[in-house]
Amino acid sequence: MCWPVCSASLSPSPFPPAAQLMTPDAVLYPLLPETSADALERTLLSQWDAEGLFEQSQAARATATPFVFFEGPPTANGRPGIHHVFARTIKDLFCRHRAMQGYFVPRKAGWDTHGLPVEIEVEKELQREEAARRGVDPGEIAKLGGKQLIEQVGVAEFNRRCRESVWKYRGEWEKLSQRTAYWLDYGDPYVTYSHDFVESVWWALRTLHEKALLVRGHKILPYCARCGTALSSHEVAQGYDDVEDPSVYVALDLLDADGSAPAVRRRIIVWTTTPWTLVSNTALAVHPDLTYAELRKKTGAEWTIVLAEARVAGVLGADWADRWDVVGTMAGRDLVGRRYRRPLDWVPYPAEGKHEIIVPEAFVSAEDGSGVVHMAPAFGADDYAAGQRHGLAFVQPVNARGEFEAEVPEVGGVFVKQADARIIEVLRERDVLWKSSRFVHAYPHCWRCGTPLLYYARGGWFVRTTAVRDHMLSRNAQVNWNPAEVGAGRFGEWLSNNVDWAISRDRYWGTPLPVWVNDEDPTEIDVIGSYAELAQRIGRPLPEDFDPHKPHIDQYTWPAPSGTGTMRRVPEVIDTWFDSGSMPFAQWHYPFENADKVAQQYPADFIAEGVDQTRGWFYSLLAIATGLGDALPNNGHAQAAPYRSVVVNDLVLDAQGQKMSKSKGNVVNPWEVLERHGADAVRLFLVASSQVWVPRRFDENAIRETAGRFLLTFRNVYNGIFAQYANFGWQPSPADPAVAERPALDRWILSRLSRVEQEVDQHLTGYDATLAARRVMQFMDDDVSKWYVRQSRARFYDVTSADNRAAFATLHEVLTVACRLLAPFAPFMTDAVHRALTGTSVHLASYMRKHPTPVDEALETAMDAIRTLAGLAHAARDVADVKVRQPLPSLQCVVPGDATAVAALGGLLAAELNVKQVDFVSSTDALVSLEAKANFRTLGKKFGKETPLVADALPAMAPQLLRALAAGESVTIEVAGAERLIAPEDVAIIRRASGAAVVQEHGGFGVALDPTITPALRAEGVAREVISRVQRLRKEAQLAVSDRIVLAVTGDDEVNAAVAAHRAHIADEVLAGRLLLGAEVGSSFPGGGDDAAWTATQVADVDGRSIRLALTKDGV
RNA sequence: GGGCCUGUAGCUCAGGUGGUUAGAGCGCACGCCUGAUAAGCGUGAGGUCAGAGGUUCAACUCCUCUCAGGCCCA
Repeated sequence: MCWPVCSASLSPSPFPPAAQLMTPDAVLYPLLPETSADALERTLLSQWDAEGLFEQSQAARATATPFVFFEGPPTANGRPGIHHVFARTIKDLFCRHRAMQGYFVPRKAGWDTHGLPVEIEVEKELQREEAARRGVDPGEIAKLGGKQLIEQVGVAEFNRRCRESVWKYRGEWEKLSQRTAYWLDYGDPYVTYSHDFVESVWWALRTLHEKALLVRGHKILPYCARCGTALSSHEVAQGYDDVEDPSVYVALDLLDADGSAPAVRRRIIVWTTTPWTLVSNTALAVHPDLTYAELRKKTGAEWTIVLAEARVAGVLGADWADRWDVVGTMAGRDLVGRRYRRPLDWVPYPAEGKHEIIVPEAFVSAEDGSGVVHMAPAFGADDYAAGQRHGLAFVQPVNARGEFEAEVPEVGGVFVKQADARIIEVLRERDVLWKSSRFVHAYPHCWRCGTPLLYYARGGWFVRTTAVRDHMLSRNAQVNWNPAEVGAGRFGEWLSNNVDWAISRDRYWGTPLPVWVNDEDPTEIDVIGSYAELAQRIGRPLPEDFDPHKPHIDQYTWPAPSGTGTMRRVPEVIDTWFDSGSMPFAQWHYPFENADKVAQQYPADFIAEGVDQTRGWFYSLLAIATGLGDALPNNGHAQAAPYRSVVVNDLVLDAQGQKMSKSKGNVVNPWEVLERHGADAVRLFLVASSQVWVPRRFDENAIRETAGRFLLTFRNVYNGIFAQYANFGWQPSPADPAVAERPALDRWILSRLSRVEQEVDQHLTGYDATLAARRVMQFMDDDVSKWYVRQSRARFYDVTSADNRAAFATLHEVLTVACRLLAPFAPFMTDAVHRALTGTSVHLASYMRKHPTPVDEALETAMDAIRTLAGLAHAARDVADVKVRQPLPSLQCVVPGDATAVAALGGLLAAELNVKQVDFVSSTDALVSLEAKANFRTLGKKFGKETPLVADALPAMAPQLLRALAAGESVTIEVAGAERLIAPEDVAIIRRASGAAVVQEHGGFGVALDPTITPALRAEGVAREVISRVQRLRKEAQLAVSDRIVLAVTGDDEVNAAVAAHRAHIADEVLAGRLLLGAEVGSSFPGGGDDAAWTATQVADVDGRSIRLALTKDGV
């Protein structure tokens, strides 16, 4: 045995350059530095940066088939959080995998730069400044409402600040992306406010207009009074929040046809959750087919009440019959046309339109309320539609800030939602209130500022998505959604209930709506689709400093072609979702440039975002692409959506399963987490802990215990096993035996490797990152670390052993391929190890080998059996209470079925269990007894109801019948007085080991361990014990593994005899050039007088006997 | 109020088409190993598969209802 001196030398960066080819002289397997994951990753990052590794990886595949990825643009004026790390890990890992498969994966970055979030940020800034100027609290200023302040500083200045504000956190986004190895080309991002991007969006809007899909409309829209703008349905969808609202029943007097009060008072019960809209009440609606009941109080009251029969118990209480008599019933249609007196008369009715009348409406239900619905056509989609149908009056006493007009009594100037309390009071004073309570329900709020939304009738511009709904549905049906239910269920349902997309916004910082309207004839409309067209309209070139944003754009006007009036741009900007949904073409300034690029990179093969984007980006992409149709390449209506596959991730919750929010203070700072665990562990944890579309708890302890532990093992296999020993002289060479010539253990792990390689690739191709990650992790942990390395240790240690080359070549292959398989998940550790192994970056490697070792099914099955037997045998040793270091004579094994292939691997068992002999015994053997177990699958088919009877009879079968079944013959047994034919496939034959030995069994496998310890075996056990103690001592003395020693051993006679018998072996194992035993030690032995002569000494206790050991480094 | 998802060991999760004793990792307990060592490995305890009905020879699995949690929509 020899221990060549390790010649490894470390370069300043411990990792070889990405593309360096290994030369024979430079053979070295550098140990990974003993630093934190964070430090290791940062070292790699600067190396990647210096090498331009991302650029290299892109360039290497530039001409390959593209795999198109679209980056959903984040808004850069908020800090990135841990959920962004999650979403970006998913994007990155699939992109990396496809790149390693050989595709060219474009990774153009993008920024969403328009819209309310930006405006609000700047608004707050203005508020602070104004408050400072006036010396008041910023809250005071905020009450003014946003728009006044903006108009005060001027739109030009406001937009200038918005443009600046967008980039506030850009640096942090880029740094976090870089730190987590989310590879994105930030050198040439698309920016939604850029002139080019805006021009492409204009083109899209003009194209939609040409297709009659961009229209002016008037509708009830959700409106944020604070932001002063309407919201689209998908914005509303983001802002539902549970709130407590009033639940108010009023009792309104029914009148006679002439409008006078009837002789006997009759009151109709009406329910509302928005008392403030009662001010604008113009009608009541009933369902014509519903039955309504009229009741009188038993106490002899004069008056009666009317409400839906089905709601009587709900409104009056379950015991209503104790207090009320039903005096009559009527159909809803009988009430239609009746007059009533409205609850509040603060606002006079306009001259036009009917009021205080009962109308029939199909949407009225008896599910809740009273079956009578209060109608305020100015506030509510159903009300508005009913108002149109029945010619109802329109009462709108609320201004754009959501406050009642000043002249309204009692509540003038009050925000409507805040007026509820006062209104309820007045209702009570006027004896109109029937009952009032509060209830919690989900109500939409502005997704940015949190103000409750109001439903207002407003004018605006719409994309008529309802006209292309069917096309959206058929395109969506072709998308590969992960998980499928988001696409088919949630998104599909949303699409089928699609309403027109309200895209205009009464705001400032956004893509201006390129619609010019004649100020004297609103029907004369010109939608501009390019800057050239605008120049042509105004009859001169656009200036150098042209800016398509407000307010500059609004100066461009021209005489109306019709002869009278001037064409002026409408004041609105557009929904910023329209920007992001336009990115497939606008990022390339299509159709003004890059037609070839869009033809090549549209649609996307893959996108990934959070589930909150279902109504956001996923929708805007699809709606715009469907509307544009053939105007985009590869986008006829037979085509798919703008994305072929989507991976949807769910929320990241805190460790307790709570949603992270600033108010709860449980928001995780990604930087701190990355510093503690490293990006590899965080990425791996996020992906592997559960399917990405299930909400996951973010628990730092879990990161350490799962991903962290795994990465440590992975690193140990390389650092602790491979590098440590391969550095003593192994390098890949033709001298390595061919795979077929290697030991079964090597062939087995290579077979496993091929199988895992195939499966992981399939999982990733099918967008199942979780299964893929778990597969490789389990392989590395279970197969490589727990079994292959464990069984091969001696082969690595002993560099002169016969199959040492095979072991190194095999582990080298296993580690190299494992690095590649893991690279998409843990891009740092795998690159460090891959470089160390091969001298090249894993990120330039191919995911799959061209010529993998074929999978050897039989060998894998046999090895499984061996591992099961090893487990049982360890259990047997445990029972026999004999430690593994003590050799034992024999182990007998039983396996189900044919043992030949398993027996061929028996040597592994002998070594693992430290037994001299391993035998496989079969059913013919006296040591084995047989037992039959029912196979219910076949028995059930044959015997139906009698199955349990037959199954119960099987264990009692005669031994000769069992032998016959084992031999493959059918037999007949008698059960419940009838003969039953049992075929071999109806039973599983269990072979049980029997005899004096210690027996362990499980699932048809069994072992019998002979626990006899002969004197020779005991001596050998002692020798092994001595070796173990000496090794430990060497280590404690901090000797290098290759240091030679002088060793002294002494114990009682038996110990001395045992050491003498195994003297050469011991000396060889512990690298003792000289071994002094017993009396040979002389006076220099510890306790003998001269301890200083020895480097290390120890009195070891072995099974109650003391052994004295001393060693010193030789040749010093 | 409607739709969808989830509910399996203390925790995190697996459990084709119904089929023998429901699995794994972590944690815990006990032990092994000691040339991967602030590492490596084994064994064990721990579950009325949310609950109740139903279909079936047989239900974690299929059906119905209930409960709890989450998401989405109104």
